[in-house]
Amino acid sequence: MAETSGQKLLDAAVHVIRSKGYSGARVEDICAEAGLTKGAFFHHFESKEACAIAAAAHFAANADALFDAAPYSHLPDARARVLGYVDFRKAILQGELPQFTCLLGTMVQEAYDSRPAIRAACDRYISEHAERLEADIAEAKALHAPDATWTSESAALYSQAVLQGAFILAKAKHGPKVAADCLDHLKRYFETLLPIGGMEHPAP
Amino acid sequence: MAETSGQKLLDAAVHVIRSKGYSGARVEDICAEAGLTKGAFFHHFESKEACAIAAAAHFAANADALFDAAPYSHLPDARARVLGYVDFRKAILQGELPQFTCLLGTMVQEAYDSRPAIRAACDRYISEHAERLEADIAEAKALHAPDATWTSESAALYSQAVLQGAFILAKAKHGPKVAADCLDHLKRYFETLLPIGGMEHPAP
DNA sequence: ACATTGACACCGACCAGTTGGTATGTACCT
DNA sequence: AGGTACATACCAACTGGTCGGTGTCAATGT
Repeated sequence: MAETSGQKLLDAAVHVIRSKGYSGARVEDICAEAGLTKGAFFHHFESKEACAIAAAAHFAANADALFDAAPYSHLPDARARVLGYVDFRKAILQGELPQFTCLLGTMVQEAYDSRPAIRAACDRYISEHAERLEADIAEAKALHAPDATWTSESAALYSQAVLQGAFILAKAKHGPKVAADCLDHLKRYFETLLPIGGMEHPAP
Repeated sequence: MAETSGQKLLDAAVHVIRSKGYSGARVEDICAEAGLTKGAFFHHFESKEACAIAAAAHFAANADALFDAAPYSHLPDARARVLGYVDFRKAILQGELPQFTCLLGTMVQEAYDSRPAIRAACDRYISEHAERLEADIAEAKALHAPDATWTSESAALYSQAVLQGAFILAKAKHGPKVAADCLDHLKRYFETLLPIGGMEHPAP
């Protein structure tokens, strides 16, 4: 079989939760999307919440693979990798909204208070993704803005905030155009944060 | 009576939906928060969805009043108002998460696909808020960066994206600190977008 | 002054549909 | 034979929403 039932359920959970949120996603919706029944669902997951947490891990693993395979991530220059990341995120704003929005941001928004385990999982995978970016930012900062007051950690998290917010606006206006515009602003910001000339404020 | 039952229900709806999202918020949760019963709820609203839409309007009206009353909005200089807006948004990151996060962003995230009326309401009030900011940005741009390629509209929407994303990160990490850091980045960006000297690239 | 009326705001028991979860059966593989 | 991987049928709990009833208050009649 090309895809196991467990994977089908995880893919279905990712898709349905991205469309309707965690509470709005019924386990039968997920089963229908996967072409399976509730028996299969509860054979693979002990509860709906456990499925959501597994889906978060599945989503994060897919994202890791996607960004690892992206051309920008093999560029030799750290600054080019940072800007390439933003370009790549803009490039993948394709298709329907549930196909490019973030499962983690969607879930944590409604589950942060009532489902601690889901909040923790979302926090973990968002932070891990930010850390990958942070490594590039730190390297670029050392080269282009070593004395700047901002930290590479906060800059990496900021980029994730822009992305999450861009998804919300894209949902509100139902289309990816606003999100693309937001990423243009983010790219411009990174360009000024990492000026090509070198240090932004040479010591007096 | 200091507050009518209708207002109590709206305030309660705003609070509960901010905590648990739209689907996660049970109408009995809202009633309990308001100290009323389901009879009162369905006396004032014809459905849960209608209540959510009214709550969005209520939330937007409260926000309008808050920002109108804020000191920054009376500054004579447009650039100072734009930066003052960001500072003010940072300053109100106080208390528990449901007290400063955005009802509109929370609802549209899970309702954009299945509840068109809620999506439309959230889009409207987010856009109206952005338009208020856009006016100040446009004025500041005319003074400090008249030839820049970015539009005041996209810059205003970008600021909303940063805010929405900052709320998501704050929820994931359950605390407002990340959000404050994001607003620092946003302020720095606006400072470079609107350079004090005047035009950023004088024509050759 | 006082009883009558009726609109309004609200209560809380109730209903029908839905939900997450379970119990049981069965086809298949080793 | 026995365990794995599902399907089917089912249940108890809960959900949004309804409905008859009650307390309050102001207008009206006398």
